[in-house]
Amino acid sequence: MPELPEVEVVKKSLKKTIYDLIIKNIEIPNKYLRYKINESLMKKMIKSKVSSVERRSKYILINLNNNYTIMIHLGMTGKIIFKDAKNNEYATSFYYKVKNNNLKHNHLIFKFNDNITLIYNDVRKFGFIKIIKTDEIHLSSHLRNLGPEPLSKKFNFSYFKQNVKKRKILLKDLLMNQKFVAGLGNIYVNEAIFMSKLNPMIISSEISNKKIKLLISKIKEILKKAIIEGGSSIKNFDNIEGKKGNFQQFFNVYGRQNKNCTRSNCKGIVRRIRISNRSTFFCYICQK
DNA sequence: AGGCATGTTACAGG
DNA sequence: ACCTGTAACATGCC
Repeated sequence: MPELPEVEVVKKSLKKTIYDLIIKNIEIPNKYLRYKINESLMKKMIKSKVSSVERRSKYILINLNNNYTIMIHLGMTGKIIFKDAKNNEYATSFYYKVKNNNLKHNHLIFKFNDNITLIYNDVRKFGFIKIIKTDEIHLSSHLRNLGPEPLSKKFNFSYFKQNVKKRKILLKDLLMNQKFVAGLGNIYVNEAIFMSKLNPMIISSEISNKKIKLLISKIKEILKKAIIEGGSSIKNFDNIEGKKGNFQQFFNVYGRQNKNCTRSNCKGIVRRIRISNRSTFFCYICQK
């Protein structure tokens, strides 16, 4: 899926588009997503107003004025499509170039006042949409075990030190672990480790203090940069303004197996290995 | 044709 | 009860 930056961009788009609007109708062409949609509960959201939109990790939270929250997770291929009154369409994320019509992947349709339509579209159906009582959201199974947000002050040097003590976990696995830090995925983990000149296979407790500080600042830097770029880890990404994200140019190590290391003055070649069954890219020359 | 894919989680075993 | 590794989920691209 979309990782933290993409979800943040979607959240911002939602905020701009549906804040203060009233749900006029809900259609459910397919309720079999990761979790079966509770149709009657979903329909009870009709006539409610969007009071705020938040993000926690990779989860989007649309709070309604009826004390319920619509939780959306985009899985790997979920996207949100907006249609305005003039029927202009904007996709917020886009993994596959869908050649023919992609209507068959439209699973849930919200119609708001002002003729605004919001469609949840998901090729692989790994994502989900759930209705949860707003005051129970942070106790829900999805959110209650999550670590700190990587862009928060809680994610700092002493937190890192505290949590790697006596652990034999590999650096890559540590950053992928949502209990340690919430919202990073395979792409930005690869990028942040590359930027820090660390080897993804290093044992986390053996990283020097200096490198830990560098790593933390690089994680924050790449996420912020990606958010500003408009959420880049998506092929053909379009945000609400219709501006294209740029999948190919943005990354310095992800997906670059057998290509030259992008670090200036480094003659290394990017290798691809698997760590915990996930593709891991690194330059064996400059990432020690 | 077979391998691969940005995520999460249920399960088994330790 | 915790941690860890594996497989599964569904679909389409290369």
